[in-house]
Amino acid sequence: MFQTRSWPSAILHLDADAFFASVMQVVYPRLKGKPVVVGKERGIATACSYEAKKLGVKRGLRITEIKKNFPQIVIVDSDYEIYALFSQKIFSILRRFTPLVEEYSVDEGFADIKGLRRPLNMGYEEIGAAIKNEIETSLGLTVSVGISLTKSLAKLASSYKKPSGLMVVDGLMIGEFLVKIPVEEIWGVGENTASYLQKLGIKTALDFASQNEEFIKKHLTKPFFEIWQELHGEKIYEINPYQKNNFRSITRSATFYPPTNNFNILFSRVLSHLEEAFFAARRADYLVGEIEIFLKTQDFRYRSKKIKLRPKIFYPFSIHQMIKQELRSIVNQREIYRATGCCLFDFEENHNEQISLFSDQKLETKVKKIYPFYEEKKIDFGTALYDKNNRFDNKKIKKLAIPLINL
DNA sequence: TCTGGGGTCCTAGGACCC
DNA sequence: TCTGGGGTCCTAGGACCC
Repeated sequence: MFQTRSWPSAILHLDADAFFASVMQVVYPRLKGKPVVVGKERGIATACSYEAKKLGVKRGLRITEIKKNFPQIVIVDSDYEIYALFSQKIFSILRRFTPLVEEYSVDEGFADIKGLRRPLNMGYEEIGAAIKNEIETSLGLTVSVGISLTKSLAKLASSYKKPSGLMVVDGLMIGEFLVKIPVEEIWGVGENTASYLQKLGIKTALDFASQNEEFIKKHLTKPFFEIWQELHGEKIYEINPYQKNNFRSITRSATFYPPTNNFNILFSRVLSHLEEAFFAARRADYLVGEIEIFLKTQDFRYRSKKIKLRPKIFYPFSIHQMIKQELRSIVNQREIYRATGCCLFDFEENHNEQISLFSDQKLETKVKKIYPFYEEKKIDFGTALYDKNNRFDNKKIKKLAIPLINL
């Protein structure tokens, strides 16, 4: 274990408290001081203000349950554009102190603050307090800050005194700090690993860190050896200061009600997810080389099929029929499904204009003409319009659909 | 917690080759 | 057709995160 008060590395972790709910309280002052739950449009609580948490509401709870049991709670839709705006402001404040900032998620980030004590003429604790104060006074949000030798330690430190906490863990304090942390709270240790470790007699983060290297390597995989080193104050995870605008995969999926095994309904849902996912891919200017379609059964098992696409494609119409066949191969009439989805992989920057989607040049021209309307959700594909009873929803079609065949 | 949606990374084991 | 041993590449699925 690390045994000195010196700082061979210094990492700050910053975590906004109840971010989505707090932003709503800043933007809509009538919500100030009230119990607020965000996530109305999704049907489950995405975030809860501290006032709501006090009443016993947690993330993931169904909105209908919350309405029934807590009529005093204000339930609002999420607004990701506003969250993104506040997120940018938080990170730009952090960047005033150092350019070595990693945007880990919309409400959470890391910064490498080593070497800043002299130029700022402050200790690490003062630096943390300055950043925290700057954000809180200019944005009206509270954040929790942790500072230690590594990302893993800093993250534990920031969550230790939430909300609005500031916690500094230097090398000499690591042991006394980790003894207070249950092993399942370590970043990267999930439910499965936690219960496995508990069977080995490891209950606290200190129990974990106190094992010798052989023990860790014998019982666990590489990621846990890295976590173990991080908890010792040995910096393994670097700060990644590059803006994240590239993806390895893009997923669109949704649960529906009632669950069904009706092929037409499943197919129409898969197709609309396919269109949505490709829309997101085009926004990033990606050609797509592989797709996976999947179904989730009523008892939470997955049925999926991966399909390679050569050449890689930018628009998905040309593969609708193939998707239909592949979906047939995974739908089992004896099973009932509660959700569908699709995931795209194997991307490539779309440098050159795609050659041709269709053997029929005229059809391609027509499709390109109407596609902007589709992207603005003004039109949809006919196949996406089957209703629950396996009939076309005629009203919806009249309102929305331009059947391709009539163009 | 009777279970929402969108991601990342790692590893075991099969396929294939020499 | 059966027999080794060893390497690489790829894929599915698990585990984890917010």
